[in-house]
Amino acid sequence: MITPFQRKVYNVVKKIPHGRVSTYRAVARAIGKPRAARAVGGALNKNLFRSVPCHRVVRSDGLIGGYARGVRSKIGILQGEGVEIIRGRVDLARFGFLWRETQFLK
DNA sequence: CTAATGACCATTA
DNA sequence: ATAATGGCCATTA
Repeated sequence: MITPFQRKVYNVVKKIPHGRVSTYRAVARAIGKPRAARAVGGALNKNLFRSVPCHRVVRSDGLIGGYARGVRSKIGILQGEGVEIIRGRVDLARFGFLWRETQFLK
């Protein structure tokens, strides 16, 4: 079953362009639930739709985060899309889509 | 109903 | 830099 919360999450993630990434935190904000980053991860964990590129969602600090089919796979797909991953981290200032708010001050 | 579970996050040591 | 901690919240048992 697909919950209303999942539907909102998927509708946002669907908009992340090829070769860019967003964050769990940013997606949470985008659906009006700024503190639900963890729940967003839970929703993406159950994603089945191929139209929802959940591999393009990473942690708010740029670390890769998890992936249902293995983090190795997630990394490979992202690199295949041209996203650079340095020491297990992506530079959100370069590849981030819809993420602005907190982390760019660090 | 309550309790446990994470593809998370910020803070602290 | 890493590790532990407490908080967060939708979902599931």
